[in-house]
Amino acid sequence: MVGIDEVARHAGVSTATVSRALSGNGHVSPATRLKVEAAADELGYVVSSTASSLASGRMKNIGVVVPFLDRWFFSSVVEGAQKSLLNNGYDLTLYSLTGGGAERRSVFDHFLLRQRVDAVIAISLELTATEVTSLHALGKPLVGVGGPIEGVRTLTIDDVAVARLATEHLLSLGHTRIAHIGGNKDLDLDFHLPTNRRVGYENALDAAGITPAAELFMTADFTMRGGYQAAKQLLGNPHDRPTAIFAASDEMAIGAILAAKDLGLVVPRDVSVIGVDDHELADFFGLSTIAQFPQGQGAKAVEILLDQLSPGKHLTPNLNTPMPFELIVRSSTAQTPR
Amino acid sequence: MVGIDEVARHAGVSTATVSRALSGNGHVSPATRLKVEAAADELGYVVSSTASSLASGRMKNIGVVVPFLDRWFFSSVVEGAQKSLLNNGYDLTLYSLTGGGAERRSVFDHFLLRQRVDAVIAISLELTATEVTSLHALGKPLVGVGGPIEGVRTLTIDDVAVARLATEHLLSLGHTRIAHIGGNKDLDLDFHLPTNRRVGYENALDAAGITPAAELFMTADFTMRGGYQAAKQLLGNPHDRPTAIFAASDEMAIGAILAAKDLGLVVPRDVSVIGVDDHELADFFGLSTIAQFPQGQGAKAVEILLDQLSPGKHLTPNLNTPMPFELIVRSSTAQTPR
DNA sequence: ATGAAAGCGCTAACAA
DNA sequence: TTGTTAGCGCTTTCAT
Repeated sequence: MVGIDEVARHAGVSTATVSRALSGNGHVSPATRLKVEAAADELGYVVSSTASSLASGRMKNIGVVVPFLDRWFFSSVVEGAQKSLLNNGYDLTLYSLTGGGAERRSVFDHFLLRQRVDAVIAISLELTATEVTSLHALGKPLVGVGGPIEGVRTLTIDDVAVARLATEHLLSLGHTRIAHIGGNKDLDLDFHLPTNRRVGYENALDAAGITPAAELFMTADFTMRGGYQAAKQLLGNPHDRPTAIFAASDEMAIGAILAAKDLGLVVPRDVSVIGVDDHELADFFGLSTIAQFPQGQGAKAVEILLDQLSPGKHLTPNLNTPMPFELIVRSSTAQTPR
Repeated sequence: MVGIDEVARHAGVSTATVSRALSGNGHVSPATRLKVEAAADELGYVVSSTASSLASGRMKNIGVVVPFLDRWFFSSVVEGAQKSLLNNGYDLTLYSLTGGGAERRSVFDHFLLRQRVDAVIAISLELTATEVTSLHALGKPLVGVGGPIEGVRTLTIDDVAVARLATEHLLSLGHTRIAHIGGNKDLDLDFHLPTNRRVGYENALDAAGITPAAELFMTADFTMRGGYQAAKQLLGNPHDRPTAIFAASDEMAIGAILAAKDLGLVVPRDVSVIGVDDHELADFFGLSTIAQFPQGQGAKAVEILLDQLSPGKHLTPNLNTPMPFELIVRSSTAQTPR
């Protein structure tokens, strides 16, 4: 392993100059900078991140905590964050909490505290006050993605507005019997997302002078199977079945499309379906949806954090940053049959 | 941040003893170990990983490189590795190469070399000789998952055997016109997987005295849409259409099931379908498949690496470790109609 | 079994 | 603009 002093000797300067030239901190004349870079290149020198971190207190590494990794939303956010970090010379250390309680405690009590990360991104995780406090005590910036955390800067789409938009799209097509497949409330990783989306749905109906019917609301677990079962229930009713379904996630919406097919109904002729996410499968199924952009959310989280880490810059600490969303109309929604 | 000397003072011992007691290296009397642990607990002491790494040369961190993250196989392997690492006190630093060439170079030339990881796991990545060499030059153990890499320890299922098993399952049900949807060869991240699976398919047919028909072989891109299109082509043929399809991945197999439905065919009455993976959606679609266990592959990769890192133990360097697979029969395969 | 002390390889005052 | 040098917080010989 070639070290900094070897580069210094090679370039005929001091180690301090090498450090300055390569890191960009401090002033170095263009001429010497070139000399140093050449020497470093030639020797294949790469700074030892441990030594650099120990001396400077900066890790150039940020921790990302997710409840699971094998879900489209989470892995997409992580991917967005990763890309952005790479461009900034940062590493991403991943903590996936699949194991449950014990693992979670070990991550928060131990892993995140050992001076290995400069900041942390928590994805769709409802952090306890203790967890937030211990992170803040270390002076580690923290941002949440996908749900508001008490006293923490977070990025999330406006779930109420998203649901309202989806419902309004259906209303504008003439639908009046619009069902909603929401999430069960005990999905603790999803905050009040299920509730908020239901509220948006009801708001839109109210505004159109329609009273939300209890029998048109079903809950499921955000999976395709859950959506399928709920939709079968909804559409199997021989009388007064809904002409449109708004599902709180694309996976559930796809399940609903499949359920409709199995019941001999044609989408969108007999029933319109809209979801939320713009999941990777949405296009294949022709699903209309409200797109959110998880990769962009990951990238934005990184941007905020790096900004917070750069000295001097102290952003307005507005606690919730709304993220963009967008209606995408495909072939699963159409005018109501007259 | 409370440091090691504070703990030492608190416990009435030297910093060296604290280090030994907490790390498990070197001999410490049970009594003092207890004292030290108590003091550390009380003060909420956590070793500074940077200082520890700098002094010891061990990072307790391993790098995982993936081509993408938002695919079931990759995220599952990562999740398996993560879990296993956490239990061993290791961190996982993730590099996702989505960006292409530039990103890839930056990861291999820079990120992986800065003494931050003890070893690396490459998932479904065909590493160049240069990449392998530079990693080996640093003495960093390397294991590949999901495809053989020249001169590198790898974990993979026996693709030929997997394909043979899937095909034999269909043969045993009486099918003789069995189609295969394979991968296009230019998916460079997939090694010879497409070819190997095709070979296994043909082997099985040959053994049954059936000549593989060229018109029963289609390629696709491992996605649901690709499988759908290929299957429409295969099943749309009014004469002599296949009675069974073996797809090289579950996503393609699910696409095939949907295509069959759209053509008015009933699975498995009119056509049987089998895939490979045991994807999270396989169960919902009732898909028979050859399961591979990506989480287990991730865990196994970690096990090998940690073993390699522990002093003394030098495993047999058998270059390819075959991973388990298993036929799972659901409702998409049945006896051929007589 | 424990302690003293010399680094690990770099960064950041401080000086020049 | 550049060099000198004192740490960063731990681990690990080498003594004892």
